[in-house]
Amino acid sequence: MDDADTQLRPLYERLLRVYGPQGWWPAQTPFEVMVGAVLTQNTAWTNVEKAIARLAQAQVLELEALLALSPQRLGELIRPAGFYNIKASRLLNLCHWYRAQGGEPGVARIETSQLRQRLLGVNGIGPETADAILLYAWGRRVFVIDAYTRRIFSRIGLCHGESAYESLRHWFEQALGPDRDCYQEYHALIVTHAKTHCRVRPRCRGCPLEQHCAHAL
DNA sequence: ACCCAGGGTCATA
DNA sequence: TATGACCATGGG
Repeated sequence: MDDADTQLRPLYERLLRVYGPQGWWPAQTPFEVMVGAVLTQNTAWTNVEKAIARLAQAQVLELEALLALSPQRLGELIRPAGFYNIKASRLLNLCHWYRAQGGEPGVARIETSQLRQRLLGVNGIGPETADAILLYAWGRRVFVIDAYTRRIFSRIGLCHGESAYESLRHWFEQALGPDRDCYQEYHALIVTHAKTHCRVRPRCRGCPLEQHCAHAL
């Protein structure tokens, strides 16, 4: 494999042609992105949608309203998303931190790598959740790595699935250059593609990336 | 009756 | 630092 970096952009163009622009993140407000990013941890998005709908119904899809809830009450509202006890406290952790930073205008003044470090300091916010929030809620130039990304690109033979999160992230960011819109679309396309053609059980027939994928051989 | 989902933390060796 | 247990619901 000669220069795997040079294939990242062409693969992006191909996914974009096949699936079209995804327009991610699926949310109405930056705050809703933050909530969704926590709720979707190791959880099917369909379940997250139910939980979000219940929060909207209860009119607590907003910082202060959500902070006013007890962990127990928040837990029952987000129950469909699973892991609801731990996620309730993670959401409250994130919200307390966010308010202490001064909310949107507060975080807007913080430089990206600094902001990322502070986010990672919140209990329950790991690298993927932090980067999803940075990229989709606050528009920062950070590439999001998830299980799908590892699966797809290691299956194609462009990376090792067990590579550290940071090294994969830097690899993508360096190969693609500083392109916020591309980061947003690319990760969305990866998720869309994985859901339809790159399941855990490999079946790559009809896959748009078939000619690249080792499982198709 | 399994397996899987847009992770992360904590205890243990 | 590197595994493993744990968190929990809902769809295939």
